[in-house]
Amino acid sequence: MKISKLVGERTKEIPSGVVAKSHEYLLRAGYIKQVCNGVFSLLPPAYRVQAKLEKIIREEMDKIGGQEVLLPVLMPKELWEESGRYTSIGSEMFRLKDRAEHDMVLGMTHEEAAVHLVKNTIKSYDQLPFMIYQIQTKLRDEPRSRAGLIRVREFIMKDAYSFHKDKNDLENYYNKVKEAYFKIYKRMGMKNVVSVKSDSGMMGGKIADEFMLITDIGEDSLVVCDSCDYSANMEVAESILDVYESQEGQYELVNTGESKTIEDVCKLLNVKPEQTCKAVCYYLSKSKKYVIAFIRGDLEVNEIKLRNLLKEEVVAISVDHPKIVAGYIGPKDFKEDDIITIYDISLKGAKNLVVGANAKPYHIKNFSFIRDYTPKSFEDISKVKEGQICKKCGKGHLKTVRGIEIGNIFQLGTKYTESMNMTVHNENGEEIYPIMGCYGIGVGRCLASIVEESCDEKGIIWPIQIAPWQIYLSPLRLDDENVYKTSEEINQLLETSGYEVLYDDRNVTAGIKFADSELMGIPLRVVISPRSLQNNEIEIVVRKSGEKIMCKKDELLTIIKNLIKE
RNA sequence: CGGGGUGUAGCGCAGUUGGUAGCGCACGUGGUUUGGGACCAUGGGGCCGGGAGUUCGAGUCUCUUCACCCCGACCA
Repeated sequence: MKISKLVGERTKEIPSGVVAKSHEYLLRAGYIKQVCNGVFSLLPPAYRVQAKLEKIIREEMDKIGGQEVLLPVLMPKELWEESGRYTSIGSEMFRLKDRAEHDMVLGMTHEEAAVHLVKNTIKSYDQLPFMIYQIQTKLRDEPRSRAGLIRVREFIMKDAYSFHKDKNDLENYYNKVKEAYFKIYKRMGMKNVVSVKSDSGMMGGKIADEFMLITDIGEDSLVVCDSCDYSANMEVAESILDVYESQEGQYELVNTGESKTIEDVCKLLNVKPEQTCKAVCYYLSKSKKYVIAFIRGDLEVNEIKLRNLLKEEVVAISVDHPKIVAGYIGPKDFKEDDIITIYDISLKGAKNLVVGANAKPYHIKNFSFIRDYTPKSFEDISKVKEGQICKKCGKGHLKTVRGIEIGNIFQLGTKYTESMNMTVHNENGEEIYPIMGCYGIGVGRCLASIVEESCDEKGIIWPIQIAPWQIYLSPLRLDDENVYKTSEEINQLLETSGYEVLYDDRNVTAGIKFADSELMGIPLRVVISPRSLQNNEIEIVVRKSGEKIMCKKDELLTIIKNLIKE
């Protein structure tokens, strides 16, 4: 490929409004162009990388028995009504009407379409298990897309759906997919990938893992143990809570004036936040109820845990309920029908707390649960804090890191086969609903994530197996006849030897060529110049290490072959 | 959806109390250069995001609308 004909341009200027390295470099190196918020076109270099990522995914999915299919992007409302998701999913789904005024949706995920495809053709347990997958466009009307290709509204995704006769079979296959995923990311050249336990969100089902690339610009908070292999998304992470033991003191009402926040109260009464109990208020807009979540003062409420506990969306609010005294809320049995109280396990057995007295301007000192009030139950609704003890191994300390979600796997159960009435006969002739798993990888997000992980101050550093071109052929002084002839010859030689070559045929200065090759991240640069040709030599520069190798023309192929092997 | 910010040439930006638009990069042409983003000369390129208003006159002031970016809410 001649660079003079390559569409797209490379630029020195940093585009305005970029926060992620991958966003900056992909724009500057001519890989992507934004069309509107969260929608990008891919230029030839990016498309070449994507094709290679897809090839890796195909090979690994095929190895675990996947069958590639293509499900539609455009689907009728009725298909989504079968599963109930036409109404349960909100404005994140693109909806439109066809010319006959029929309601249609654009695919954001394809469980319905997958079940629709196989439900009448699979009739016996004998045909299970099987897995179908596709690599195709997904459309999601994200509330906020950001950071270039990291979070977008239209993207290519590999999604796979497996069907099983029982739970055991699903679990076996689930682990197989998990292994395949780690292989895929490794082959793509990603290093810092972990799988974490996660919330299953809109997909339904109980068990779910997310694959995360650890990076500071990641959108998810992850909790990892420093001594065992425990890792979980902050959304679902659990820990062992430290308990503050002390002698029970005298219950005492104190006037705290205008001190409402934990911070103010702690200062006034000279106690630590962990010796207090705070109340956080939420509202359930569906069932129109207030929720008061009590939790130890130094901890935060994990709203995902709270949502899963209440089985309804929760919205944090500042209360305006006549029975709730904002700023002075304390543990108490609210008898109102529209108030729900939840007590976090951090309060279980807690003694000598400072709590609100449910009356302005008072708090209570030396409040002890059990002695002074016993809630019906204690639930885990707290966010894990750095330094807490790991629940799995009981000794490691938990730390938090950030990650980009580059894939996920779910044990769906029978949510879709049941709602869409897909049955097969089992060994005993009974009709059963197959158990499903589903498995996703965001291809575009992988591309951006790889850049995020593999770059330096000069630009991208592509792992060679997915680089758009392996070799950047950079003649200096094309007006020199010897340079021109040699370059054409080398280009021929490399291409006929099966290498992908980006040939910089422009008559520009060395600085521009070098900078472009580095910005674009091409793994090897072959420089042909009058200077080196004087000694009959050609220069090879390795992008990653900066290492320079001088060689004779006839050694070139061997050296490149060895470099690529490494 | 809440808070903040920005819209002027392909990109990055300047434009004072209102007086009819500029710089750098990129691009075309001619020349000199040539191993880390060269130089000289010259040329082309603009509905100043859209609409309405104030004014003799609006890139600049007012209102309105749209788009984009950032933080949050949200997110398989």
